[in-house]
Amino acid sequence: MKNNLLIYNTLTRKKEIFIPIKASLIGMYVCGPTVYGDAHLGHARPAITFDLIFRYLLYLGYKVRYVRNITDVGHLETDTDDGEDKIAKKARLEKLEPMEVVQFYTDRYHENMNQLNVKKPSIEPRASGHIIEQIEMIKKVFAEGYAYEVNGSVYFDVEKYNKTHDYGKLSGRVLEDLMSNTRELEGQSEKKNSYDFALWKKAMPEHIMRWPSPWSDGFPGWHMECSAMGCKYLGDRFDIHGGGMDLLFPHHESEIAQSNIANGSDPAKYWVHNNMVTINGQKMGKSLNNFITLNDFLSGKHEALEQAYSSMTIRFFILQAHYRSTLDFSNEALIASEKGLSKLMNASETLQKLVASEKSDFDVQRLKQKCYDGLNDDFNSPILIAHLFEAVKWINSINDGKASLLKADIDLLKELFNDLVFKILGLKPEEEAAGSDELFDGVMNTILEIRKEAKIKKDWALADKIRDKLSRLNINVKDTKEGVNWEVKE
RNA sequence: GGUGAUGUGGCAUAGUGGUUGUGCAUAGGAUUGCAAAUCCUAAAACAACGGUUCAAAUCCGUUCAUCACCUCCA
Repeated sequence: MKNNLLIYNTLTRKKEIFIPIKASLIGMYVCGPTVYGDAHLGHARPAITFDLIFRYLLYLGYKVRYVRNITDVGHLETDTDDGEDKIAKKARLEKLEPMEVVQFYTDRYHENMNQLNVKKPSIEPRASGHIIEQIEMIKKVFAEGYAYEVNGSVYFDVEKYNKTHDYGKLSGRVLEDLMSNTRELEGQSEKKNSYDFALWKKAMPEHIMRWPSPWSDGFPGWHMECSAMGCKYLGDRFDIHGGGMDLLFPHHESEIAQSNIANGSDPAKYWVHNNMVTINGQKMGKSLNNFITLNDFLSGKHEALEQAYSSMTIRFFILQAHYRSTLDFSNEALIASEKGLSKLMNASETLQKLVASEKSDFDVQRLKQKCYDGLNDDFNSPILIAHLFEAVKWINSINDGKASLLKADIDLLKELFNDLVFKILGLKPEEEAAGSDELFDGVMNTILEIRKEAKIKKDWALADKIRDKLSRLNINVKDTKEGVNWEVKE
């Protein structure tokens, strides 16, 4: 199964057979969040996309070192002389220590990731903890002659690089086009060319995040951290480098350039980019101010939300689209995911108590093959989910006594659900909202006992009244063959 | 302007040169005291126009529309 895995490589714009650089250990680096605000739905996309990839690689038996950074310095507000560090700006506004802001939002990010059942990366390095590594890398670029210093700031000489390398090979840019089409920005006088990018920026007096360097007190340029930390933990060349499509240019393109000069090779073999979440057809993003935070989803308190959505609904919603497609947010779509997920989870429970028969009406082995074929085809989770719903239908049919499966097939189906639904897709049953305490259970049992007596007396009015009133309290009562069932709705 | 995508039933999302699929929504039926859940059935799409082909929604071309990146953004 291992050798069937196809991964779409942005670098070649093709699906390629996944062949690890080293047989024993896979290195994967993913650009993590800049922690100056709460994570929104857009942040959930790469986290879940690469969580799926991480989980599947682990399932296939690979050892994986997964590095996802925390950007807590370095991303400039603008690429101009008066550019200011995002974290610092936020800190100034809130009159906090920058690291206080970083700590606060990092904790909240971790909480959100935990709610989404996103596995922790193997290493989660912080840019601020790797200033020395970044400075050392800049020195190397200098030593190779591809950096120049102006007024304490250091820039990468893209034009020189492009003479021997291909600047633009990842994003499909052509340098001549960049030259003529780059927007006019003020304060770029320091750079030889507008497309040169900063390796180190001298801090202005108002900058509160600053470190000493051979060139000035300042801070590293915005692409440096990923190169330095990726190299430190995964080596000069590792297997997978991931991130959002919006990071393709200039971020990843520039990473390739500086890594080639400093380390002599492209940093990654496979470049994997997830697409955007859209809202009304437009990218959900900070700058457009059209984002909905994950905490908003969980609470339902946002004007665009008709209701609250569980973290698993969000995860399922994201997994129902292929990671390279855009995914459009709407309440209707999320409600559809919520119901679909609930159907899948119920079937998974039903599966556990299925009774075996003398014959099998379904080909479970074939289903298994189709599921893994989907995963192996560039992590196609939506097709995998579509196949799983086929199994859901089977399970319910068997439960209804309308079809049957051999014990071996039921066991295989159980294994499939365990592996695919829980281990690989990373879904988990919704937590019981309430009702897990004895008192509540006792009260419910009492009420339902009264209802049962009413039903025996054919007092439908009373029985229905109890059910309706409970329903208004978000408690669903269902009569089944085995007796009465109840659950608390979200 | 440059680069790269995308346009699939009411919504969201897959897939494929010939019979399309999944979830939600809709209609009818089964089941149920009635519901819920479940099952069965149904209707309904492949942006437009050309071309290649025995056959195209799938390949090619043109057009239209939308989006992303080119400035921080997942």
